[in-house]
Amino acid sequence: MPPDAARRSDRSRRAILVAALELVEALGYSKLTIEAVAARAGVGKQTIYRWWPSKGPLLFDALVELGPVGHDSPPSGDLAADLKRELRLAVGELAERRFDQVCRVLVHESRTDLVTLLLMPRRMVVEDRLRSAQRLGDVRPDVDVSAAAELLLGSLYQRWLLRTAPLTEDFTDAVVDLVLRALSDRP
Amino acid sequence: MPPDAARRSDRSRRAILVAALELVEALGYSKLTIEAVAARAGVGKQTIYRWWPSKGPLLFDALVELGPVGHDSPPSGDLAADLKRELRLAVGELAERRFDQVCRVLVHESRTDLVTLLLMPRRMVVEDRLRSAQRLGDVRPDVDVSAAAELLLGSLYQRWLLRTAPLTEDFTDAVVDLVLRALSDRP
Amino acid sequence: MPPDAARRSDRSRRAILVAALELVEALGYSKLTIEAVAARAGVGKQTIYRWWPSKGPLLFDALVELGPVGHDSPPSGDLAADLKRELRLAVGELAERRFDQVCRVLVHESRTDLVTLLLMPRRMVVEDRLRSAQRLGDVRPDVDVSAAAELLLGSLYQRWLLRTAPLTEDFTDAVVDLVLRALSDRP
Amino acid sequence: MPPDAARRSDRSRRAILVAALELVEALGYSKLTIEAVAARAGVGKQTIYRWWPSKGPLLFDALVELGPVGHDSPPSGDLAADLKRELRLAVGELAERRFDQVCRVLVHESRTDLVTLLLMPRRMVVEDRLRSAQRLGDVRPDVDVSAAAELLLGSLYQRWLLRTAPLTEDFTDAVVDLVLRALSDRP
DNA sequence: CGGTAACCGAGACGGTACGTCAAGTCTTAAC
DNA sequence: GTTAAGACTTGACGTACCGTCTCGGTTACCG
Repeated sequence: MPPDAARRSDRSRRAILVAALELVEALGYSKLTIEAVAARAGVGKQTIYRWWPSKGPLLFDALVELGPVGHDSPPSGDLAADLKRELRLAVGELAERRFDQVCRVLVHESRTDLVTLLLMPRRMVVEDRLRSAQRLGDVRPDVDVSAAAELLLGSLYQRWLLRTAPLTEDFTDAVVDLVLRALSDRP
Repeated sequence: MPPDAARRSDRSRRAILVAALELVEALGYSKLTIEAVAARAGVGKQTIYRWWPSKGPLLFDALVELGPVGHDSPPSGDLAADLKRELRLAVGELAERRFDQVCRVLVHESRTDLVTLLLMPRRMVVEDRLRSAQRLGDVRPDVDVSAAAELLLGSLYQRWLLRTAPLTEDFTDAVVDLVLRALSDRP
Repeated sequence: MPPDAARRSDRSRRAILVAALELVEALGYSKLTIEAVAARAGVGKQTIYRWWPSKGPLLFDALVELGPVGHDSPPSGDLAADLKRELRLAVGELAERRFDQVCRVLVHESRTDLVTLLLMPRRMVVEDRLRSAQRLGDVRPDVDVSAAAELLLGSLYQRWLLRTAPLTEDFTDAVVDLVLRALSDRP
Repeated sequence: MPPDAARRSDRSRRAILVAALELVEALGYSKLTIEAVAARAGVGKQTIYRWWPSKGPLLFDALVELGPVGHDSPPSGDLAADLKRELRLAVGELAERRFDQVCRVLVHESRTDLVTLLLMPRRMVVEDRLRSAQRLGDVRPDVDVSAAAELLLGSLYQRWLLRTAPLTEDFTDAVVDLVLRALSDRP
């Protein structure tokens, strides 16, 4: 018989999520233990195991609930400027330690669904912006917008994950410039 | 007193690396234990701890020694074709389960050095090819070749890590076509 | 605030006692859990904790209410025969699985009061019979009747508890014969 | 693969047995936990589980190794005196808290073998003494010596287990006197 | 060529955390 | 307004591995 979500103690739930986030920030993911989360949250281990199967989903919930929130800004008329701003936001988000820690592990565990949930919103914003630019003729009509979005965010995520080089704003700007050249008729 | 590499038993060393690779393939990284490696290799645990500090480096050595080998082919005159071939090779490599498992965890543990060592060779090949194309005028002289290489491989690695979509050869071809347009004068 | 016995649900009370007895018979004492009793009785755990402090008293009540009942028979004139019959009855009682289980644990927990309540009646019968025999001269007047009763039942209970040997009727008969010799003038 | 007794650490073994005995004396059996024993002995839990399956056998070993030792005295010519001394020794032994606690639980768990091992020696001494008295004619030749021993020790053990009355030396003396009367020709 | 120093297999050791179980307490919805 | 249901904190369970250690035994270098 599954636990009865209606009876769930919200106080415990929030204490657990907060504790998990604090600890993952302090210790990193692999040194984080369920026992420590329970202790810091002032909660029985069973209360964690009742509602989450393991560390991964727990941290995912913690991040979704208490994590960084997107700051949507209205698009200006300048495609390059808009994309540059968007990529800088993404970079800033990735730099937050708790977000970084949790996302890395979700990537590692191949939790596609969760990754998608956390990273996709950024991508959707980029794609939307590209599509509207395409309607205005700033982007050639034969361009695959979703591939273009992947091109923009891909190099960024790669540097984040692989740490091959620092994630500077100069870099993201350069990526935007380079990709936009591929998308437009104008040289 | 540091271990004396001269006396090292090569039989044991190889048995350990083989066992590690077999087990990581069968169980995945996180369920792989040193004890299991020792047992399967018919080796004392101490013999592993004597030569490797932890799972990560052990698997790294195993991969480097027994892992996939690059198949270098001479560049043809066709830049697009060369890049497409190169990216397909990279994709094939990433698809190998043992390589995949180990690389993911190295990424996760932020072992930059190791990641670099495993993934960089591919990138160097791409960069070299772009540079020679730049000399021949197929790529504009103001293009940052290493940024371009990152653009090419970035989206590929991203799909691999995030599993946002299947890593098909159609996709890699499309990426090459899109990026090359950004790099060349010709429309 | 103590529970209000007047409001007590007799249906629940009986269901609990029955469930307890069934389960102790099936599982033995140590594997019996309050949770299982509550579940089988279709009762909340609190309803058990409201009325009983722990497993021991609960089972004691169960036994007292639903347990074996004594079959009193009138004394005949033959002391030896009467005692032999009485000891056989006691042995039969001890052999009942649920009685055995519960009594053993009460002994273990040193619940003197409960032990007394359960085992004393048998002893009283024996003492009464010996006392009347003493009045008739079948037992020497200087004999301590309660010590004699202890002698008779002691070896019996010892075999039961320690399982040093099977509890046969031959054995109880032999005990009676042996003890009676100590109690009477006649050789 | 069973543990290799040759490699066993005697220091740990003794520390565990000592800790177990101290704790059972302080807390009683049911509140004694393996975790507490391990902690007090400065030992990993696994080291206990490696060598003992559960609390019972562990405490049994502790008692056998560190428990009360029998003080054998040579029989005098006086049967009654010898038996009285022997029963007093038995009573003294049962009064030791750690012995009491452990024996009670062994009785409860029906560990016949262990009970036998701990309690039988006393009984053997009694039987031997009775047998030699039988050879000398102090005990009638038709008496079942082992039944007689049970009579002597049975009431004693019963009082111990059931706590029906205090285990005084007056009581054990009275038992001896009463039983001896049953065993001898002389009134 | 015999001694000795390192490696080797094995596995016991003190630990940490696991995930489970039941105890006994507290809360809630329904009857 | 007591009950059933069940979530809660607590704490021990027994297991799995960790990384260290000690044990004989077996090489393989060195005097």
